[in-house]
Amino acid sequence: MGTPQLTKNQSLVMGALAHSEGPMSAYTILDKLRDEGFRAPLQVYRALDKLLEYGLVHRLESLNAFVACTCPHEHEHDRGVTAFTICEGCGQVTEFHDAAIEERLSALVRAQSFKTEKTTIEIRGHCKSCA
Amino acid sequence: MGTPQLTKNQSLVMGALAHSEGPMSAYTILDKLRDEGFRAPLQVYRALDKLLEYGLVHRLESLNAFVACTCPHEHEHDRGVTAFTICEGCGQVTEFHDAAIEERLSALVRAQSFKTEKTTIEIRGHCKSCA
DNA sequence: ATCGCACACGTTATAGCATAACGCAATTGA
DNA sequence: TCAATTGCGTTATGCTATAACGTGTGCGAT
Ligand SMILES: [Zn+2]
Ligand SMILES: [Zn+2]
Ligand SMILES: [Zn+2]
Ligand SMILES: [Zn+2]
Repeated sequence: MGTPQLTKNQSLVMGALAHSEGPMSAYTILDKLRDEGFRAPLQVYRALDKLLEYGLVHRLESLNAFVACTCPHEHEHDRGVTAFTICEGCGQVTEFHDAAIEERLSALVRAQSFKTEKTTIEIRGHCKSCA
Repeated sequence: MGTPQLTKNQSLVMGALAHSEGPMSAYTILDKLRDEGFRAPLQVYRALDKLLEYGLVHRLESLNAFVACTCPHEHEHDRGVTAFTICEGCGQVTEFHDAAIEERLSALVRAQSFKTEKTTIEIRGHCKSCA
């Protein structure tokens, strides 16, 4: 179960995100793809749904926006929970992973008998350049 | 610098959230407060802004919704980063705090020379009853 | 072959979340 | 008294996301 061949719309959305400096909202993506024939939000949202499912894209809940996954290797996501720093100054987003946090969260949540399906960790602040 | 006396609108919104079982969107709050004279979203959002500032309410980014803070004591928030479990089944939200995660996150972020302003941790899944 | 099904796609309309911009009133403090 | 601040009310608008409908294409089962 690797990543299936992307459809045309999925490729276009993936390309737009991959070549972008930072995160983009669905509507920003739509605007970037007007010249390629995109006319309606659903074209973007449907492609994003699949890209999220394949793990090629992440959603930033605190921004209502999307970023291409920056993991160098396929298995990077196995190294622990996914988290992001988001600079309020320049918009730069950095993805990172950590097993220690995953384990600690897992223990705390297990104590509640809670079954985790998706974990969101987003840190808003200022990057080195924007401090 | 404790919590100032709440205005009428702020009290009404706080009351609505405090007596609610789970999180509520701003528009749901608006509907609950129609009988008290609320007519427009801004009345809710302005009250929420203040309540968030005072730390009486938390915003759930992954739901675009708000919950009353459930900390038993004032200083509970000093015990570490704030996190939530959110049940997809019954909507139950549980707030908790942890110093170990705060320290670990802090270390990882410091390595990027990133200055944290606000940390969001939200765990979606199913609670014990809804498993 | 052709039927049925799954899936991607396109379009229109609608729902849900959040803020801009204006003006008024009450409070405060110089 | 005057200016600054804060809260409030209203109208309008913008941004984010999905519902509901129909089309076409590919592909395996009968
Ligand atoms: Zn990733
Ligand atoms: Zn920056
Ligand atoms: Zn709290
Ligand atoms: Zn539940």
